[in-house]
Amino acid sequence: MSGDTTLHSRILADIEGQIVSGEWPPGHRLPFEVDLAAQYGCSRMTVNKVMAQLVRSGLIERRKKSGSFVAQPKAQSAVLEIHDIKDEVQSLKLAYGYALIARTVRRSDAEDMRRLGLSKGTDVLDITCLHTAGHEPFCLEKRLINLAMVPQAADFEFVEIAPGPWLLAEVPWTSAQHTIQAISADKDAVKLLKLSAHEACLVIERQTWGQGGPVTNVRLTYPGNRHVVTAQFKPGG
Amino acid sequence: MSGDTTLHSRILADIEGQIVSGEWPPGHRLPFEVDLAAQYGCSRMTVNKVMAQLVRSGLIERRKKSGSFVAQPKAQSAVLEIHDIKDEVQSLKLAYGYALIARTVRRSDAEDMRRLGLSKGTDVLDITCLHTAGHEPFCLEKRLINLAMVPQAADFEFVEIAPGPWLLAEVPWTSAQHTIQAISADKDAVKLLKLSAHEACLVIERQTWGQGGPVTNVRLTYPGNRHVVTAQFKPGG
DNA sequence: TAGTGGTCTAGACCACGCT
DNA sequence: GCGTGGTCTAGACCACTAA
Repeated sequence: MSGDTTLHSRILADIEGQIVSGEWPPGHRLPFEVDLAAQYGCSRMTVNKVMAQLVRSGLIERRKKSGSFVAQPKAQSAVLEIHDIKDEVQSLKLAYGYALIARTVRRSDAEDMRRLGLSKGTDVLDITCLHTAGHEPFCLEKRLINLAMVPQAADFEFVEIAPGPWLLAEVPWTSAQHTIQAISADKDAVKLLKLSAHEACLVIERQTWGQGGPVTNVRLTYPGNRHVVTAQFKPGG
Repeated sequence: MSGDTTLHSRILADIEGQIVSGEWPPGHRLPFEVDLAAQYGCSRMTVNKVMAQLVRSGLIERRKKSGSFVAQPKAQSAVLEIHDIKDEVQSLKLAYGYALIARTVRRSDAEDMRRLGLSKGTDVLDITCLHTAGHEPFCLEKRLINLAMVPQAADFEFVEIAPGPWLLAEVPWTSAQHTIQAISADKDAVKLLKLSAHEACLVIERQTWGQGGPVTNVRLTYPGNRHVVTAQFKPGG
C-alpha cells in the first residue's frame, strides 16, 4: 500500500485505503493537517496537496475550524449525469414509486459471471424491480448483487427500499463503468413498461467495483422516447 | 479576465483565455515557470499549481527540458468516451470510409436555431454524411455549422475530410453537451444504414460552443445493436 | 477568540531528456 | 552537460467559523 513513487502518492494511497476499506467510515474525522504532517514526517504543504486531491475525488469534505471528514458515498452523477432514479423522477415534478417484482438468490451461472465479471462462482442476488413516475412505468431495473462482496444483502428484502440507494449507503465503491446502448424492447420490457412491440429502448448498464471485487451490475431500461442521458463538460473540467 | 478571488484563479483564467481565444494556438510553447512567476510577480510554486491544473484539464502538455505546449484540441473522450469516428472504426480493425451525402448553405430556419441554440438568424451549413466500417454503413452524421462563428467552413467542400476532424483542428471549443437517446430508425436511417424498418438506433447529439457562441450541432445515428457508449471512472477522477 | 484550512513564498534538490 | 519540470520544505499570513 505504501510502495509508490512520490510522497504524495504514498500518503494519498494510504488515506484512500483507510476510507475505501471502511476503517474510516463516512463522517469520521481525519487527523488535522499538522498532525498528519508530523505522522508522515513531511511538511504541511505536502499533506495539503493530498487533502486537496481527496476533496476533488469527493472522498472527503473539509470545514474550517472543524476539520476534514470522510464524505458520504456520492452518486456517480459527478461525472456522468445519471442521477438516482428517485431524484430523476422528482425533478420532473412527478410522484415517484418503487415496486419489487422478483428477488432470488442463486449460485451464479455463466451469464451472471459474465455480467459481473466474476472469475469463479459465488452466490448472487438477482433483483427485478420497477420505478414509476406519476403512476406510469418509468424504468425497469434488473440487478445482480455479488453476495461474496455484500453478504448482508441476502438478509434485506428490498420491498420498500430500492437496491440502488441501499447499496450506495452500504458499500463504498471504488470504480464504475457505464455502457449505453439502444435495443428493441423485449417481452419483459413491453409488458412492464407498457410499450408497443419492438419499441426502441435506452439501456444503461452500470458495473460497480469495490475494494476486493465486483459489487453489482445493473441494467436500467428506459423507453427511448421518454429518456435522454446528458453530459456537459468543458475542457477545463 | 483577471477579477477572480485567488491568485491561482486569476493566472489560470488568464492563461486559459490565451488558449481558448486562439492567441496561443496548439503547439505554441508557453513561457517557462520561472518567467511566468516573474511576469505575475509570484513564486514558482504558484505557477506550478496552475500548470498542473492545465495539464489535468488537457489544455497543455509538458515535457522536461522542452517546456510546456498548448495541446492539440482533444476529442471529448477525456470525459465521455466518444472517440473520433475514424479512430473508433479503426480500433475495431475495420477499414474506415467517409462519404459526403448532402451539403447546403442556407439562412437558419426555426429548427436550425433550436438545434444550435441561436437567438437570431444566421447562415448555417447543413451537412449529411456517412461513415463506413469495412464497407458497411457505420454511422449517419447530420451536422449544422454556425457560419457566423466559422465563416471559413463555407469555402470547404467536406468531400475528402469529415466535418468533425476539420472543425476540431480549425475551431477551439470551450464547452460541449451530449445527449444520448434511443429512437426507432427513420426513413433516412433505414436507407443509408441499411436497417430494417423501425430498428432501434442510438442517437448521440453533441452541441459545441466556442468563445462567442454556438459552433456546431451534430447528430450521430448508430444502429443500436452495433454500438455502445462507455464511460469509466473512479471517484478519484 | 482561537483553531482550522486556504493560500503563498523563497528557497532547495533531483531526475529526466534534449543537445 | 545543463535546463526544465517534479517535488518538497519550513515557514508565514489571512479568512472563516465554530465554540
